[in-house]
Amino acid sequence: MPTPTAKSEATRELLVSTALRLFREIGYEKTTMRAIATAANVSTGSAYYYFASKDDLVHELYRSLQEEHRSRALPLLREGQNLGELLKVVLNTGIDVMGPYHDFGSNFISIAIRPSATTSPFGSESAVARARAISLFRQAVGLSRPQPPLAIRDDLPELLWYAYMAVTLFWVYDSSPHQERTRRLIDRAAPLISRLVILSRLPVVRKIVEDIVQLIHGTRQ
Amino acid sequence: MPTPTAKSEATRELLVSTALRLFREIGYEKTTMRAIATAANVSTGSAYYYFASKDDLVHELYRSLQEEHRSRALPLLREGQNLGELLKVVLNTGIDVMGPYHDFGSNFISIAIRPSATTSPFGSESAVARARAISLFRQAVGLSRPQPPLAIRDDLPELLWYAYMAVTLFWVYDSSPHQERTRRLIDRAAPLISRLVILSRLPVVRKIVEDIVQLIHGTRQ
DNA sequence: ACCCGGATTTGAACGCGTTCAACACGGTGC
DNA sequence: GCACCGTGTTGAACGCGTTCAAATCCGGGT
Repeated sequence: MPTPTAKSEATRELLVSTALRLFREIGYEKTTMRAIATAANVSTGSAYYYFASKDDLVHELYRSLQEEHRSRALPLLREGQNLGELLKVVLNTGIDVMGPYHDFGSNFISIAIRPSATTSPFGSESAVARARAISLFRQAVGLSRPQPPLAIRDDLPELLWYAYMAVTLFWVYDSSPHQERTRRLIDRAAPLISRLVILSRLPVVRKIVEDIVQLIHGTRQ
Repeated sequence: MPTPTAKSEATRELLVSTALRLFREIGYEKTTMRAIATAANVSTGSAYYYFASKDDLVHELYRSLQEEHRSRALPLLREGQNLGELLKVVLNTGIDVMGPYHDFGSNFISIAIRPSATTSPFGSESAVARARAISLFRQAVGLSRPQPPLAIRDDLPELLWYAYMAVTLFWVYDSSPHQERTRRLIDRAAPLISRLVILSRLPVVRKIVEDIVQLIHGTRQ
C-alpha cells in the first residue's frame, strides 16, 4: 500500500508528465500553470507546492530530454569510429530529441540560462545535470579511434559540450524547414572539430592548446 | 517652436532616459513599466505607445551601452599594438560599461537572446546593432601589428565578437567581487587568441582555418 | 475513539506586463 | 468658427506567474 510519501510522489510525477505533455502539445506560452494544474486535477496552489516556479517544470523537461538524448545516442556509438563520426551521432540525436520543442524558440535557452531560484545552467544546482551531459561526450571521446592526445583528453568532453551548446543556440534560431541548416552545420563542423583535435598533436599547436587547457583550469575556480 | 513630431520625440527620449536611470538605480525587476511611466509623468498606456514591450526598453539600454563602449574603447586603441593588447582594451572597456548592470544577472542575456517582436539578438532587426559592435573589433584588427593573415582578416572581427559574447556570458555568472575573475579571464585569454591568430599562418593550420571560415560562410545563409 | 501536528490542498488575492476602447489635442480645409 | 482626422493619451481590464492564510487530510500517540 502506498505510504504518504508515495502518494505525494505520485502527484508530483503526475504534474511533471502533464506539464511535459502540454509543453509538447500546445507550446510554452499556452501551457499556463493553471492549465497544468487543471489538467492534473489539482489546484494551482498545489502545483506550486511541488514546484517553485514554471521554470522549474521546464527544467524537468530538460532533464527528461537529456535522458532521452543519452538513451538514443549511446546505442549508436561504436568503438573505433573516429571522433567526427561519433560527434555527428551525439549532436544529431540531441537535435532529434529537441525537435518537438523547436517552437519554444528563445525560451528554450532563456530559461536554461536563468539561475532562477534553485536550478541554473552553469550554477552548482545543475552541476549534476551538466556533468551527466558531459559524460555522454566523455563516452564518445573514450570510444574514438585514434584516441585524442593526452594533453586534452580529459578536458575535451567539456569543450565538446560547449560546442553542443553553441549548436543548440544555432538550432534555436534556425528557421529553415526541419532545421536542416543545423543538420548541415553539424555534418560539416563535426569532422572539422575532429581534425582540430588531431592537429593538437603538432608541437607548436600543442603548446598553445596546453595553455588553453590551463586557462580553463585556472578559471574554473 | 517644437513640431508635433518633435514633442513626440521628446516624450520618447524622456521615457528612454527615465527607464535607463531606473534600470541603473533600482535594477531590472523593480523597474516596472508603471514605475517608468509614473517617473516620466505619463500613463502606462503612453509608454506602450512608444515601446512595444519592456524588453524593447532594455534593448534601448543595450544600444546605449554599446555606444558608450565604443566611445570609451576607440580612443584607447593605438596602431601598432599587437592584437592581444587591443583585445584586452576592447573586452575590458566592455565589462567596464556593463558593470553597473551586473545585478541584472541572467536577464542581461535572457533578454538579449529573445527575438521578442521586433528586436532580436541574431535576427535581422538587430543586425544593424550587431554590425556596429563587430565594427569595433574590426577597428582593433585593423590597427593591430602584425596584421593577421589574409585568410581570416575579414572574418576575424566577427569571431572576436562571438568571443566577446562568451566573455559576457562568463561575466554574468561571475560572482567574484567586482567580477575580477572575468578580468583575469580577459587578461589571459586575449594573448592566447592573439597567438592562435598568428598560428594560423602555419600551412597545416591554415588549411583547417580556411575550412572553418568556409563553413562559417556556407552557414551564414 | 480522540486529538495532535505535520503534510498537503485550496482558491482568493497581488503585482506585473500588456491590451484596448475611449477620449483629448491640434493642425487643416472650408 | 467649425468639422474633421491623424497623432497622442488615458486608465480600466485581462491573463499570467506567484504568494499565502486558511482549510483539510491522515498517521500515530494516548
